[in-house]
Amino acid sequence: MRETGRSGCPINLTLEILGDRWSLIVLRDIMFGNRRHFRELLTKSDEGIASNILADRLKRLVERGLLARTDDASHKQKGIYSLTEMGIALVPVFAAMGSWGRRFLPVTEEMSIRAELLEQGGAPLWEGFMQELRALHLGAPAPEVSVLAGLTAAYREAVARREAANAA
Amino acid sequence: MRETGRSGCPINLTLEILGDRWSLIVLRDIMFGNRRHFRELLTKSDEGIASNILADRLKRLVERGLLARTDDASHKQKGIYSLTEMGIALVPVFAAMGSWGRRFLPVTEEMSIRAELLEQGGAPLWEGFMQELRALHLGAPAPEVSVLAGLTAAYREAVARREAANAA
DNA sequence: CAAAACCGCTTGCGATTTGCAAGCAGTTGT
DNA sequence: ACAACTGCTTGCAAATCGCAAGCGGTTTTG
Repeated sequence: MRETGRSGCPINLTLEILGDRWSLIVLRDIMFGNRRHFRELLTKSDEGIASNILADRLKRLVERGLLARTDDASHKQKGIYSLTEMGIALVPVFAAMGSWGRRFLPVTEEMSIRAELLEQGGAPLWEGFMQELRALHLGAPAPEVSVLAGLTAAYREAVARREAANAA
Repeated sequence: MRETGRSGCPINLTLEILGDRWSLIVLRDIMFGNRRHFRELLTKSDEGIASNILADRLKRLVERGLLARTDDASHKQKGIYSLTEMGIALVPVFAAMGSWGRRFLPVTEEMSIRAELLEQGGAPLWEGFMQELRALHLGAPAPEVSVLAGLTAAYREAVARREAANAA
């Protein structure tokens, strides 16, 4: 029945896939930062992931079904990493973790503005975001309003505000 | 500003505390299994945590503020581990992870019945559960209905059903 | 009241994982 | 032609994990 797992508990099985320091970071960057290539994920990571670990996590996430890798037609070496429905369905998990982190941990304002919007928007916003991710990653029809654009704009505004304040 | 952390992102900071294979398992057993002593957590763990890892995780979770440790008046060696508000506030995270795991991973019925009820009940049920946890762990006044009793009863029924089916 | 069971937790140790730096073969832009 | 860039690998030291055994002390049992 169970191959190598520890138990059939949903929390445990989720941890066996996502319970490490990097997997959710990679998924976060793909989901919220729309980073689709290896180098993008490697160099634009705020946390500075190492290349061997990134390679390993991408491979694992593809094997486990959260990501899909396709070739980039415009560049023979590039691969494109896309979220699957399984990956897209993590939006509520990110929202819950973001809310919790924002409340209890020393987050910076610019890094938590998206979590704040996700929390305020609630389930309807998450659903819109997931629809948009299906458009971006799975070729589904695009929704009318872009949640991601709103999140990204708010983030950039927060960065600009901080830089203006630092310059003053 | 930031001492040893990697970034001020709420997701990252959450992962720096909970991003391993065991921390959430321990919290889950305390929260849903009402296990309050070291030995209870050690021997009743479905996943079979090792004693040194359990000791380390308990220490870390106390240091980070998710658990509190008090002496057991009835037994000079026993400590009692209690959830803090920070730990109790993880209920929505567990609910989101449980829903996701239940949908995409090979969970067993008896181990996922609680996740199913938590999903069906939604935010109002989570709030009731958190109130109950505040009563159990923080000495707050107990709510009228016990969510935990409902979850536990459903779990036991599922176990009994499986055992009856196996015996047949 | 002595033996047995139980208490939280530690120690030793081999296996695995992590994190860092360097590098590689192939592709692309200049 | 050449430099820059592509995804990804390798070597290696350090940290962590997972298992088994055990420790001093407390409580229960016969």
